[in-house]
Amino acid sequence: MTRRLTTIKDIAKALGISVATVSRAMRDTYDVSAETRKLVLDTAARMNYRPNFNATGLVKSGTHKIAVIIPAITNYYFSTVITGIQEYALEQNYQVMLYLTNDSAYWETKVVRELSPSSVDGLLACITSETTDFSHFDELIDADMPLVFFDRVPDPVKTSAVVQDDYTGACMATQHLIEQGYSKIAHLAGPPGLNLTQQRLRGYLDTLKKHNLESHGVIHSGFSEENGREDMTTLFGHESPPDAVFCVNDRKGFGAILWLRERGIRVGEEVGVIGFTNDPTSRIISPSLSTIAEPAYEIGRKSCEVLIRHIQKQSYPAQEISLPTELVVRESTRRR
Amino acid sequence: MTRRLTTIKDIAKALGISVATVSRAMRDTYDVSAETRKLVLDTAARMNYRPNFNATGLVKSGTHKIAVIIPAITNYYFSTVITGIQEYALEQNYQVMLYLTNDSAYWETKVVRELSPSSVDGLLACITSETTDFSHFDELIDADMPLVFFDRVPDPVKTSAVVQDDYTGACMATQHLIEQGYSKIAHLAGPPGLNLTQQRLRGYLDTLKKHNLESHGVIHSGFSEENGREDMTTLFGHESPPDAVFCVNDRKGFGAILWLRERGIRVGEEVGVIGFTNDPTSRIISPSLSTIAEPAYEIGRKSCEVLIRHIQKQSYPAQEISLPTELVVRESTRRR
DNA sequence: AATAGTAGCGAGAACGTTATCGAAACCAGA
DNA sequence: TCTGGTTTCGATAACGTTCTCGCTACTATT
Repeated sequence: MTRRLTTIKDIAKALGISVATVSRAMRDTYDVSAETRKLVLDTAARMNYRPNFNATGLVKSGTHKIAVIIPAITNYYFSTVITGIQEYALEQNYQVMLYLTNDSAYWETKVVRELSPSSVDGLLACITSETTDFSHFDELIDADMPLVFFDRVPDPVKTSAVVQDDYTGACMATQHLIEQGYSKIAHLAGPPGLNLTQQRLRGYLDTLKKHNLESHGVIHSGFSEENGREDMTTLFGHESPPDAVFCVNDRKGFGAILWLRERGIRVGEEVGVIGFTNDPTSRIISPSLSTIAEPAYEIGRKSCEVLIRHIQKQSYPAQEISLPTELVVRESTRRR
Repeated sequence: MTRRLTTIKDIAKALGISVATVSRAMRDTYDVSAETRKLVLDTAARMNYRPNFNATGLVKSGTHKIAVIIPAITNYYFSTVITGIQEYALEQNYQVMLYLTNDSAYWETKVVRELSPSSVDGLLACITSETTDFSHFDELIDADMPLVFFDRVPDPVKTSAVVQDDYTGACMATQHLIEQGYSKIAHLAGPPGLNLTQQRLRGYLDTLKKHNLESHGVIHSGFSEENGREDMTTLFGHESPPDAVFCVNDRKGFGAILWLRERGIRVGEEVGVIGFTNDPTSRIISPSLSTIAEPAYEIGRKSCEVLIRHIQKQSYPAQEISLPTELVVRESTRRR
């Protein structure tokens, strides 16, 4: 069974030269004549040679691998980020290892702790909504492992981070609702611990204050459609229900729209709804969902770019990058 | 900069014992006393030791890595399959490397050809809709690389494969349309080269024949919502338009529903639409989309299970596994 | 008391590659 | 002919781990 692969030795033996020469011929041309180089490359191709990355990784410290740690991939935002990461990594000849934490702090620490620094050159991470203790990441940072956070970042971030401009996005969303004539605005917020939850909440509150409006309720919960529905029931259980809701993401927005529709409340005309993400489903749902578009793909590419720069330059200063968002107006905030 | 990691040697030196003993203590308990074993494990933890997988992979042929090659992940089905793969792999202590082909045959061959057999133990692949030449996979099979296909499989499949029961699913969908009273049924099919396209087409045609009905049109195109819309325009351009469409997947079904809605044609009552996948959006769109639910998560888990079995048992017979689908009735096929 | 058996450990090779050092071969200039 | 400088290549030691063999010391058996 033991599939024997052709090694550099086999090529050397076949050509009657030393392994050192073969090794040199395989990469740079210096210190090796053009003809032997060509000879080596030809026979390597003929013998179907593939480099053994375990061996190269052993001698030169540096596998061309990066790890991506992410809560899930079964939603538009995360899967698009991964696509961006993957494409940039492949362009730069890096390979990506995928780790899903299932949004569980337990799994996250387990995965990060078991991650062998010898098997990856760097790490791209998006923390869970439960994570409050960052010691498992700190250990890696202390060991000089290049690490870049994206989307969900620890609050005092010790390394580079790439995020969308959550604050301004929230401002735009709230501003839009106000301009459409809504005045009793509530916010379906995300898990309280997350930085992006705080930023979007702050943008919402600041914009309200700017217009001398009061918040009509803020509810923290998860990111799912079901969470959106639940939040709506509690929100509309009060004496003075809102006339618009700004949702921390589109999935909660879907829940809000469906909840309203099921109760015969006209979305847009009676109650406005705006989300955050620009999930493709926001065009499909009816009424279609206004939202703040996030540059998910670019966030993936950019964070990967920053990570690779960290890996290649030994002391590249940590930076926080914030990518702009965009308001997308659809039916769910149209008044009449 | 060079982050020095603690090795097995450091532990040996610290304890005044040989590296061999440390190595043994680290994994099996045989041939090493309980006390030295405990001593080694403790100091290993204290010195923050992480195994170097390059070294282990070099000596024992076998990295604990599997590669997953997939056209994309930005849709429900694929991202869910990956989740299943990932979870099973992690349970079995395997790590997954992700490669996206962007549904391009060029990238697929490039990725597969550059895949070093020494860096992965096995391969999980879902071919692109363009792939007609399988020589790059054959090379791996010839080199005894464990390989399992899922969802989209080559037609004469030379290794194991895990798919949903496309044929029976298509039969169920068509049968359901007929039972609902539709008789002029068309099929928005997938790319012609794909096995699953053929299976679903065959299930559709066989069921029609069983009921002595004629096909009201079959159009092959891609999997996108936009493809669905395009197919509808050509289909409804003919003199005798269908009164129901069976779509090869949900995304095309969304396109069909939206296309009909925009033209004021009542979905369900006038024209029935059924999809395939059970994408979460099929519940959200209105009218909601009837569909054939695919066991995406289970397909991921199962294919990973089969692959790991291939890796571990040297000669595990290749097998084709077909997982059952399920009819989900919603509004788009309700005749009032 | 002699022998056999076993538990526990160490020395050294091996895995495939790269890096370092030096040696041979060749050439130019004196 | 000798010296010095290239160019091209080979031997060999690493990298961190596992594996094979063998050795010691202790226990059990007779």
